[in-house]
Amino acid sequence: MAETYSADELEAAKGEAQTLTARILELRDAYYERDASLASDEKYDATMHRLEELERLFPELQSQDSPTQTVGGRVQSLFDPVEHAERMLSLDNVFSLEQFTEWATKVERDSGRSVDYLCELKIDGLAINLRYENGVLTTAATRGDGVVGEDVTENIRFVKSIPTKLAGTGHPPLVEVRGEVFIPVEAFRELNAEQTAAGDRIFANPRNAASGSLRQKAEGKSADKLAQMHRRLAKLEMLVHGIGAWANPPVKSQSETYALLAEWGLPTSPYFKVVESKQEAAEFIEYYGEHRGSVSHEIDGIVIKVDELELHDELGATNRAPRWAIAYKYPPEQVNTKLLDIVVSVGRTGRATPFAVMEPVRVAGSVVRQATLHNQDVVKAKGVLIGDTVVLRKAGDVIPEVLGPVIELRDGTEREFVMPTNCPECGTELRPMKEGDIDLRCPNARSCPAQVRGRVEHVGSRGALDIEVLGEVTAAALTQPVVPEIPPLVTEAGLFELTVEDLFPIRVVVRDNETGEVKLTDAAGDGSSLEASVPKEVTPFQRLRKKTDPAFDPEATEFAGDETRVPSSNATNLIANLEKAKTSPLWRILVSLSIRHVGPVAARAVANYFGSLDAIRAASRDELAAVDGVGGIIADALIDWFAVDWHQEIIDRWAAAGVQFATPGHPGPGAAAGADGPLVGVTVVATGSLEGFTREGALEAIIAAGGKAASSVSKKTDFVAAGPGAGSKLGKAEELGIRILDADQFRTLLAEGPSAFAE
DNA sequence: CACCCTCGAGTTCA
DNA sequence: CTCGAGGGTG
Repeated sequence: MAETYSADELEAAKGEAQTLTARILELRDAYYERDASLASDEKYDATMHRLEELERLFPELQSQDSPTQTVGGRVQSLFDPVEHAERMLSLDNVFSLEQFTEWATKVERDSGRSVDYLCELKIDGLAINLRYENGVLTTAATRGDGVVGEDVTENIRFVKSIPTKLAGTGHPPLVEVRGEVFIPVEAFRELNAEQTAAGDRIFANPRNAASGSLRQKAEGKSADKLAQMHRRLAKLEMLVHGIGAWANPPVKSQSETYALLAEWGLPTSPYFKVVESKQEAAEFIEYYGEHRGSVSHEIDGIVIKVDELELHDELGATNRAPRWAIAYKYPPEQVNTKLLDIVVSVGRTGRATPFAVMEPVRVAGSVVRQATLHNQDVVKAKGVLIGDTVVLRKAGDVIPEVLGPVIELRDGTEREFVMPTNCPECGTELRPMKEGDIDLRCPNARSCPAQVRGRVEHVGSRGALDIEVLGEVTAAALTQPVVPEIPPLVTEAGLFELTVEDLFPIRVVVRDNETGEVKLTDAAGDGSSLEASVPKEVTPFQRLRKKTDPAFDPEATEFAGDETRVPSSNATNLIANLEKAKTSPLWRILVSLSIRHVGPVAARAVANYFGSLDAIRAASRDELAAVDGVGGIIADALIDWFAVDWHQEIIDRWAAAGVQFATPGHPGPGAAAGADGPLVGVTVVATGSLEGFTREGALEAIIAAGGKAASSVSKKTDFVAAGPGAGSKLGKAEELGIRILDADQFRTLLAEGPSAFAE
């Protein structure tokens, strides 16, 4: 997939987006303000859709004043209009250091001398204009369209950092101070917690929260609601970054302006820096690109201004933005996209999980089309409707997460998600496992295709028997009838009875990339329709071979000219790997049985203690619960599992096929001989890629040395072995002051024990 | 009753 | 890798 794009493509897209934006605004203006239609509705819609598409492909191009983010003509408002004394311009954007350098080079050429730049953080908030007359705050207004904004004076008085009277003396009769109102990240979290508690909708991001809070109306509110509104306003903060409407200010540079604003008691940002070259400005941009998280408010970029005010006049402005300043925008961590549908999938445990299907969109470096919504309560809590424009981000830069809807962009066609009452795959009525459970499950564990498929896939997974070839697609292929004469596996019971001949009729496995749905097709059937729907051919169990080749059975195959089909390496490998898996350690066999609550850790404990499946089955609840790491619940889960007849069938058929259900040489039930080795009593967490170890290998090595291999870092962790690519666990370890080892030190630890690192 | 841990699921990348 | 849910332990 060509998911990356060059600076040139971005540049071209930016140009097109600007043209489209101008056109849309022109059409809107004509339509809403002058009651004249310059183009058909279809033309307008097409223009709009093209812009939306561009913004999806190039999230960098999105901005809050894009026509895709506003409705109708002027922003509809409950607030009185206020005309700014001096027009509030917006800033032009650049999206790469290259573009920034280009801009700076031009500025320096036009200035004809060296230029100092003032660099500051671009706050993701709401632009506000404060008008002070003789030092007294008279109005506060949003930017609006730059000429006329909304009067939010009453609400702004609750923002503590904004003085109603300027400090000092000698204030001009009229001055406008420009700045950004925002909500700090921490306060944003609190606010959303309160909104949830009060049953109100949560805000998708800090900017929406700031905007929403500032635009509340006091009228008609109960005392309770009024107090809540004031609390919300009190969370807002403001930082000022400029002056408008002041004929002859007594300062010569932007940085001196900031000093003056600070003297007047106005809040200025602590983060700005004056630099002497565009190279240093670029360094500032790079620095905060990496340290975005360390700032108390959200930043979506950097603003670079020419420091000297005289140059501002010389350089002037276009009709929408000054030439002496530019905004460098970081690639967004959040983007908007359309929620096309909410679909429910059923996992191997029968749990029904709704997930969002979205218009594919690029976010934090990859294209996302799906994101889990966990369960129906989460769907409700997020307040998303099918058809909504939603805010999407990557949690921890990896996992796609839907934050919430952009309510302003609703057009009334959205519909609520209704959790299905029946399993989407087998139709059985869904129900909670026990009273009070939020999760709904499909009770048809035995024959629900989704669950059978999931369990078969699980058998092959790394944590279980680690069978190569047996992945998601193969599991689907094996559990669905492709050719009517050959029944599918039905359950995992028949897995180890498979032969190459059984696999053979399964010709092609395709996955529909649009829906993610796995479909199976007989290649000899209708190959053309496959190509038409652009499916991907994966895991074919056969390949073409010349008729002259001795390695085929003419009875079992079909001919196509002088070629015939023979089993592929996938087919033979799968059978060979299944064969190998039959002698896996007992704990892996246990994991592969999909017993509730029995994962690798619990399985190891039980397998070590009892040594055979027979011994486990014969054990009483108390005996099971006596095993370290096993309690009543897991003991019950084991006993319940053995009591099901078709589970018994799995064991019988696997055993008949040669699966080993006992650890050779195990003395029988009893506390395992106290583990031996240099790491007894030591807990180690391995993270990142440790040279010379696989992920599994590192865990095995820890256990083999008698240590405990934990999966997350906590106070109890003694060592963290971290290689390149270690993520949050490394940070956690540093925070807790836990000794961190590299691959070589890890080897030493395994060989010599913790004393090698005694402090 | 905290707190820590494991389980299970979804997701995307090379 | 991360989250929520829920089990186990001190």
